[in-house]
Amino acid sequence: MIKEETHNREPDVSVRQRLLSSAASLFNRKGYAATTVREIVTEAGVTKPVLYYYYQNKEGIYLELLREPFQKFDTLIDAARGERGSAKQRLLHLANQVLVLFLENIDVARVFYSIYYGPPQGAPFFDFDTYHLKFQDVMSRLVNDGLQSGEFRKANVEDIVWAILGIINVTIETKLRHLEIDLGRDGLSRVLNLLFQGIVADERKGVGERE
Amino acid sequence: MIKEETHNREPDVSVRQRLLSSAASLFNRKGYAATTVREIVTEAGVTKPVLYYYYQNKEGIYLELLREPFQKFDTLIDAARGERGSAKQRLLHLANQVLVLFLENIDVARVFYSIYYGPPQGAPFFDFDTYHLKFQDVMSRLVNDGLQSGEFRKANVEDIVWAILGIINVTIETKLRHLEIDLGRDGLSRVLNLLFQGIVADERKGVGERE
DNA sequence: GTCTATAGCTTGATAGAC
DNA sequence: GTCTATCAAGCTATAGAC
Repeated sequence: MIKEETHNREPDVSVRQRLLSSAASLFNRKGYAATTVREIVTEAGVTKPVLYYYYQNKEGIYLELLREPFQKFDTLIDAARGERGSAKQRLLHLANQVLVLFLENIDVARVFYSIYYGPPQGAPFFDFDTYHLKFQDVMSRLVNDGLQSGEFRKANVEDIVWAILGIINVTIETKLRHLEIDLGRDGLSRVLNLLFQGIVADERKGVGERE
Repeated sequence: MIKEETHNREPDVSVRQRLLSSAASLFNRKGYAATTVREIVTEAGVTKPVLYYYYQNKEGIYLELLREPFQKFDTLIDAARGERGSAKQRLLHLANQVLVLFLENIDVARVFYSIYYGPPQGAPFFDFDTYHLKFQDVMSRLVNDGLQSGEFRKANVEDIVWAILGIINVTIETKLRHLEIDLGRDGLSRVLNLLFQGIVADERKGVGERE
């Protein structure tokens, strides 16, 4: 073998793990359908039967890949209900945590995006909707708290949730695009504060900063 | 032939057009990589050489598919600069037009989404970024007008653009998901107005409606 | 312009040895 | 657990007839 290649061959990392991270990288770069089993095993530095030994098939490795990040997402959502502070603080904190989780798993996030908002690509079913709806539900509760306490002005709960969700999503999307421009954690907070404070100058008070 | 199939066989529509709409439908349902040339021609009710006659190959039909909607997007952006009215009105109008364009081309929109924010799927390069940046640029100008005239309170122009973009995107995303819930044109306007007015109750004025 | 037929390749998956 | 060897099925693309 002249060409040992740069591939995934550290002996201390388990073969299982190598397969998983190679698959993650390839699904992230090429998409589920366009990635072949051959590419995954070559990049992991193993042969094909090894993949079929550890995972049932390409679908199996895909599902295993999504499992952990979405488990963490679920935990994070559950934890959000127990937080203390103002509704605004709690919403900012939750949004920030979700952003961090996505950024830490940006390759899985890209695959999720392309399949959830795009065509299924022949990938097996994964119940993204349940997580998404649960996330919206928790945000609705937080928003409702803010409305009950008078912290927020009277408005449609769901509309507020959509606005926050849109801002979280656009922050993630700046990272998914292959450009240098991205908002990051600070950007997310800034834009969310913009939403909380509003954009229109209020004639009943001077133009400028409020806080 | 027992089974004539439900396929695309209206004789009055040109073969070219049939191929294009079959491809649109399949890319939309399965994604670029997972769709085969065979499926496209079968659904269009023609044979394979016909596709290679009208379009160079699968890549050619894909590029042709994107051309028209993005041409329209471009036209729409250019037109936005000439509009009259307040900055807020012009932004609402532009956002609404963009949403309508996406909804009218929802199948192309889904393919765009999955490739722009997701992995390239083996699809040929299409310069989505240029359109996206041009859209952001026009919005920045409109926001700037609002800041100059004192219509908007002092804030970062780009942040305002991101907030608006996030709300437009989330509206489109509600349509892309395979759930019944979606915001629609009215929802988009409502949520954008929320952004303009802000969410937090201002202690310096009574809680409640402003307009 | 549209067909039938097929070349030439890549795919996911496994049998069987060690 | 991991290998070599292999397979059937499916793929894009085209040649050549009409």
